[in-house]
Amino acid sequence: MSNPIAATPQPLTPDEESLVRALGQVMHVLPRAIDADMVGDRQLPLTEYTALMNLSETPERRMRMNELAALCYLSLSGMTRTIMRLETQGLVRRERCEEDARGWNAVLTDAGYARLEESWPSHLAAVRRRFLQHFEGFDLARLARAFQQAGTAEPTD
Amino acid sequence: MSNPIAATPQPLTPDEESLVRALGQVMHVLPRAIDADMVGDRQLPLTEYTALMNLSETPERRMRMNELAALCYLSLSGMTRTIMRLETQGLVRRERCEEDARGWNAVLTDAGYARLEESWPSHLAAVRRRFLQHFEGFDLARLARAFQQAGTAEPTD
DNA sequence: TATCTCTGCTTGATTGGTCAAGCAAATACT
DNA sequence: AGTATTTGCTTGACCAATCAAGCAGAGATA
Repeated sequence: MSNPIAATPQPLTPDEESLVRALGQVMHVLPRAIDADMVGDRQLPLTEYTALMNLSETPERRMRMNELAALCYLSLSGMTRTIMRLETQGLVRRERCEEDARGWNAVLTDAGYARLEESWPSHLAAVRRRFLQHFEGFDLARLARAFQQAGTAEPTD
Repeated sequence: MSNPIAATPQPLTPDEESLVRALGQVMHVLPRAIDADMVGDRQLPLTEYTALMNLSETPERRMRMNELAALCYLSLSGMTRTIMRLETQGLVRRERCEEDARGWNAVLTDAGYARLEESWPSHLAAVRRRFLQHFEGFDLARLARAFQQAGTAEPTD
C-alpha cells in the first residue's frame, strides 16, 4: 500500500547512510589532497595538470577550447582562464583555428610537455596512495561502470 | 628487479583508469546536481541544508562553530559566512556559549527545523536517484569502508 | 594579579570558479 | 547579396570558498 501523496522516498539504510557520508568526505578530501600533493611536489595545481594531460593525449597535442573544457570538467570561461595561466608560464600556446576563424586551439608547447613528463609520476602516485590503494580486491570494472552511470545518467524522475 | 631510482609507480590498468576518470566525473557532477535539485526544488543550497541537518541531529539542536564546520567540511570562516546567511533567513540563531565566552553556538530555530523538514525529502530523493540507484546489488557496507579509508587515511608514503 | 600565550571566532583580501553580456566569424534565410 | 541568427570564445560582475590577520576571552606563569 503505497503512499498516495507519493512524496517521501525510502529513508537511507545504515549502510547507505555510511556510504553517502563516506563519499561526501572523499569528494571533499581527495581533490584537495591530490592538488596539495601536486603543488607541494611539482608546483603544478591539479587543474593545470589536467589540462596539460588532456592536451598531451591528442595526436597533435592541441585541442579546441570547448572540447578541452569539457574534458577538464570546466566551464568555457574557466578554461579560458586556466589556459591564460598556462600560457604565461609558456606551457601552452594559443593558435587560431584554421578551419574556423572564431575558434582557438590550445597547443601544448615542448616546455609544457616536459612539465607534464616531470609531473605525472607525482599525480599517479597520489592517485594510487590516496584512492586506488583502498580498493584492492574490488571488481574495479564493475565499480567504474556504476560510477560512470552516476556521473552521466540523467536521473529517472 | 626493482627500479633503483624508485620513482615511477605502476601505471594504471585500464580498469583503474576508467574508475579514476569516472570518480572524477562523479565528484564534479554530483554535488552540483544535488545542489541544483535542492535549489530548484526548495530554494535551499546544499551547503545550507547540510548545516541545518547537522544541527538538527544534535540533542539540543545547537553546536559550536568549529564542530559544525568540521561536520560540514568547511573552514571556520566559511562556516561563519554560511551561518550568517542562515541567520538572516531566521533559520538559525547565534548564542554565546555559556561555558566559554569566546565561543558561539549556532542554534536551529523552529523556522529552521521546519525548513529542514520540508527539504529533506528532496535531498533524500536526489541522493537516491543520482547516486545510490546505480549501486544496487553492491556490497554497500564494504564499499563504505573503502571510502572511509580513502577519506580519512593519511597516505602511506 | 599582571602579563604572556593560546584559542575561538570574525573580518579582510584573494582566489578559482560560475553565469551573463559582448564581439567577431560563420551559417541560414530571403 | 544582405540581413538575422547562431556559434566560439573572451570579458566583466559576482560568489562562495580559502587563507591570513585581528580581536577578545581563557588559561598558564611569574
